[in-house]
Amino acid sequence: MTTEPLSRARIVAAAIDLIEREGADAVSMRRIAAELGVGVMSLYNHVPNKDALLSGVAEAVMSGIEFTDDPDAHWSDRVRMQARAFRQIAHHYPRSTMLVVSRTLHSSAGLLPVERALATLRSAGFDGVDAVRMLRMFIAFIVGSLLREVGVTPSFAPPQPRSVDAEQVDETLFPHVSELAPLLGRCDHEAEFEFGVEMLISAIAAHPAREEGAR
Amino acid sequence: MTTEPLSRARIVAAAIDLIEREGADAVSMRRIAAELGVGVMSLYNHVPNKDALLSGVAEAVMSGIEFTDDPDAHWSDRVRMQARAFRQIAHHYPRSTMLVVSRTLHSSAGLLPVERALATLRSAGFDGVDAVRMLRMFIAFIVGSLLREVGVTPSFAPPQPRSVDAEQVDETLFPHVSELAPLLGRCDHEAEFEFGVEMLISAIAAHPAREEGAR
DNA sequence: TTGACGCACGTACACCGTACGTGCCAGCCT
DNA sequence: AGGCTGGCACGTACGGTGTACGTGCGTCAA
Repeated sequence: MTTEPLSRARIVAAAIDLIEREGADAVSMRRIAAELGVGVMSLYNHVPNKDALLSGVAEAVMSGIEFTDDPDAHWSDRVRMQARAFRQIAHHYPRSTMLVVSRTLHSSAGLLPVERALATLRSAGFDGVDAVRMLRMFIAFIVGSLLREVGVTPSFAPPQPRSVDAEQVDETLFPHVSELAPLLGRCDHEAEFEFGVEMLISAIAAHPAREEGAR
Repeated sequence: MTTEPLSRARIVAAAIDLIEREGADAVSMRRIAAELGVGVMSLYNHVPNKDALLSGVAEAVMSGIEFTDDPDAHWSDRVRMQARAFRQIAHHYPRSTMLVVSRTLHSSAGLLPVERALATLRSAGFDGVDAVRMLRMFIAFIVGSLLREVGVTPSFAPPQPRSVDAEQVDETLFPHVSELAPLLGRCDHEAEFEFGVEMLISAIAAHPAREEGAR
């Protein structure tokens, strides 16, 4: 049995694995150590504390995003691609995604996406100030979307009785809600995401501060 | 000393107070009990477990939103007002807000905002399907914005060395990021929020599925 | 050869959520 | 009035948590 030496990377990988299999609540230093077949305190030779470990998890997930940016494509297509790249991590690591978005990322792992996004927005004809604004708006939308997607689907598992269960909402107090209950109950996350992205793109395209002549 | 009887409401209030003063990590059943001057196990006569208590916190914060909806106003003004009402909770309860957005709300406390929003979007000329879509897009943006606002400001406290500290980013690898570092470092949350809301409103206004004739 | 250093590990402590049992007291039934 | 019952505050106890600290073993440098 070749016991590969312990390392920060192996610990982080084990943590991600555990989170995806049993949820974030199952993560404990003891559990991770057991998973790796080592003593608990051995972990602390590679990771200062649990919080730093979770930061490592967030960083690893973030840097797993696969960007395929084509600088020659139309800026709107580049935006579409980048938005989808973000959403893909919610599929690869659904339960870790909650960690990523709810934790303030201090490292520079998230810098490459930002660079790509800014380049795209500049190529769409925005100056620096507006590019940053647009980026922030986009990030807010994406983070909010992913949060709903992974929050509403704790595992993917039990067909939970949707939060708004028709019949049981008072239709005189909440007429619209009760009328649209079937629609509110179901949610095609992919379609909703794409819809939002298209709305934002058309809003961006129509913004007056943009200089025409997009490449 | 008139010891007011323990109750779920008093427990939830104490929890919110504690969260705002010392952060969500400081919340423990023992701590809350001490805050109320009672024994730990007394809490369990009013709250089934800690998770339910936190749900109570989320619910209480949500229902603290002050809506002043004017059905006769232009729909865009109503949207603006409702969006701002959401953001106000991030100011009243910055640290609890993180809890609200990162927890899947199963109760019906969040139903009234939904009802108001749907009414507004219907009055803007959308059918049910599109109203729900628009609402979801808006919620995603708002949640993402609040998450950034309260996440970047863990207390309001120490002037943290912003995540992207000019100088130290490689400007050949990340030219745009390093050029715009001063802009990325600062963030006027209110202005960014208003900007995003205006963008979304104009995107909504331009959507073809909308029947003109908005009241 | 010897010294230092890195790293795996065990023990120990303070704290956590909560299952369970106990006792007090108010209100109702007879 | 007497007795019973049920609600509620509380203490104890158990299995879990993060991690500070000390110990011993291996491998390299001098």
